[in-house]
Amino acid sequence: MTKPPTPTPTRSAPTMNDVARAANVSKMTVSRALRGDRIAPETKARILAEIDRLHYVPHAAAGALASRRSGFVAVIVPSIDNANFAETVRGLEAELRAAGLDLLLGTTEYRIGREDELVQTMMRHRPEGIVLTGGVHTSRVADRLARSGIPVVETWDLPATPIGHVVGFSNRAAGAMMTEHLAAIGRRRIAFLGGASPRDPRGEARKHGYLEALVRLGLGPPRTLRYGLPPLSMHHGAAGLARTIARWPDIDGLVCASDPIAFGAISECQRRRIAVPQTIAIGGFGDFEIARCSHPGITTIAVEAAQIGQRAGAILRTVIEALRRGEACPATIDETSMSLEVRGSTVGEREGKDFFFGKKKQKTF
Amino acid sequence: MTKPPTPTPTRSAPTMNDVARAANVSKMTVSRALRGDRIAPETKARILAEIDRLHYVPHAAAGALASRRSGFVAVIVPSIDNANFAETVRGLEAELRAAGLDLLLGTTEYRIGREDELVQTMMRHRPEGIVLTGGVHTSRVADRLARSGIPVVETWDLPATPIGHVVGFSNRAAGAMMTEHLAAIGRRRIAFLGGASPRDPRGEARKHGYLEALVRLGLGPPRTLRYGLPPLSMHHGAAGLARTIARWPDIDGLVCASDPIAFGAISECQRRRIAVPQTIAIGGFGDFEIARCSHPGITTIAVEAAQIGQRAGAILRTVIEALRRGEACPATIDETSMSLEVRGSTVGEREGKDFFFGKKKQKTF
DNA sequence: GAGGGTTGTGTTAGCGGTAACATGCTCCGG
DNA sequence: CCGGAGCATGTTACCGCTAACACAACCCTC
Repeated sequence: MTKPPTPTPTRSAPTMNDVARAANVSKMTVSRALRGDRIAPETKARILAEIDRLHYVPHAAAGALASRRSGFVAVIVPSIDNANFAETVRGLEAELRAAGLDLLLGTTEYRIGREDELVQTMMRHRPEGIVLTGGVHTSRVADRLARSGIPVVETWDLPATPIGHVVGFSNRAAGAMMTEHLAAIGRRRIAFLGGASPRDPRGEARKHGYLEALVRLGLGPPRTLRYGLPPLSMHHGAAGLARTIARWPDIDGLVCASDPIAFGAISECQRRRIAVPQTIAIGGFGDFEIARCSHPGITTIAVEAAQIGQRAGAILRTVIEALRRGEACPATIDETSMSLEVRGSTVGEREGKDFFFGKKKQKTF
Repeated sequence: MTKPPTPTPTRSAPTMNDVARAANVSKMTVSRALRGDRIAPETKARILAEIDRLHYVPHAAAGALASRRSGFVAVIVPSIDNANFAETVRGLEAELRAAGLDLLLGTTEYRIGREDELVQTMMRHRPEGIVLTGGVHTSRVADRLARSGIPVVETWDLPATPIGHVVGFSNRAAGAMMTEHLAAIGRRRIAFLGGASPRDPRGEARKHGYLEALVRLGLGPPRTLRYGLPPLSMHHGAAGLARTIARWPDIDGLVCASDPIAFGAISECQRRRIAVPQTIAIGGFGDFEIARCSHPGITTIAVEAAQIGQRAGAILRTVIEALRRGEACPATIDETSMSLEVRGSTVGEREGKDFFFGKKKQKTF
């Protein structure tokens, strides 16, 4: 007996050929039905019915191979566990899914070198675009990307020498803006917490903004210390405040590299019965939910995290489409806005929600 | 004149064939060099040198097509912007990257039906495994997965009728545990905040645990209200507390479906000069950083978020490898542990860090 | 030194789609 | 009633890689 033509009928997934046979058309027609090419409505209906009946699912890798379009966009963020980046990824995903593009997500965990590995790994999937966080990359990454010719969008910063497109804002300006706010409300001995590691170039940039503002405002020597490795978070804020105070007991203002850090610092103040903002006014960055919901609210710099993602996605859509048609696109620089949100951690006493820790005013309720 | 054999030398990415030619071997030998098959050391060295020189990057889609192994694992979580899930994804990623598997991440944003869409979309990439959050899925999803034969791991819960493997814990037990803790410290009028939407089955399960515990403890009628749509967060906690108090002004305990909710509730208490924990003891869930860093600390149920991911990854590694060898694997149920972390929001007065809001004890420091 | 295993490499035939061109058909104006 | 345009569909030739088998050279062992 000869073996049957189908050795093991292990009912593996149906292919486009199966659908074609069932609908009595050629493979190509099925392909056209799926991708919206011109096709007779009734043929299309018949094909779609068969697809449904057979539970056919197109094989993305095969399509990618044949069409030379992976349908992927690679995104690299320092951490997923950060409301800001999560928002950006969400905005990006929404924009890209609408264009039929899938996200390939990678996190560096703030480790230098990890980005390089990730880029290399992801290149194997031939992404049609890459979204990076920040403007600081190893030269190997820049090389690889340049060689590949893949459109690149850098986000969350305004790099001096961009690789490709940019959607972001000046972290330096953010650090300066908060420092100036504290000065404007009369603070003179302002410290900075965070941004002490090259692993987090954006945090460092905010610190530079603070340093520059100090000079500009004539506020004397900087008060910063090296403490902690990214991701800096609440407990770093608490411990960092303790160290800062130990070193400069007289500070009356504190700029933090992020809201979680600021929250930690404020909590530590509460524990130590230090009045915020009376004794120390504290500002953060990012407008995290905690900045709005904690008590007192945290004065912060709000940035459009979701929009950064959405716009990066929009740029990529345009560029990828142009590239598919063989056209080139000029590099875009899209500066997103940021705004100072003044809350209780720098300006106390706001009607109905004032809060003086450790003191008074047992307002009845 | 005849056209040259290479029409447009647009230096497109080199292929394995280019490497093979350059190293004077066959394509197959290059493939072997890359995947660790037996090969003469010097041949391998020569090939790797050429790969480096030519900047060759393997084409994942082509490999996947030929080998019938995508190298992908699909992960679906409700939201990426949640420290718990982010931790799980991180644990999973670490485990899988080590096995050469790439993550395909999708978020449902707590929308029913989104999971179904995502599964369908992701199936096009023929993932070798799927990690789901929770044990509640539409029948279409279950169908699709069953038909595909892809190994499935459900996480963050203990489904009554699992699809495949399980790594999780009982959210019901978690809700009960916190309720029992509040009862144990003398609370009798305990409310629950959260878990009011079928969009978040795990939150609902915690609420059920609360309800069961109430009955078991003889603590009278439940105090819960429908409020908010997932993801419930800090501001829902604040507003939810307000509503709960309006309805049941005499509560002395509050179980929240998550730490952020609890934090919002506590903040609202502070705003209203309600002493926590004296007047109302408040518990959360998840052991988020804010539970450790806020003031007072939040009593919570700690779960091993990262471990859930890590173990799900380990299971998949095993199962996928077995499957590649043609073996089958029995379904695993891996119950992860959880523990009650008692902090200031339910039990005040802990040496050195006590905090009675609005009252006394200006301990000098 | 013949038989049988190992080792290193090459050959062949796809994997499941799509680009590009080919084909038959209908419809139209002149 | 013919030429040519436009439409719906089919044919062919890959995309870049790997499974499976083929094969030659070498190593044993008896």
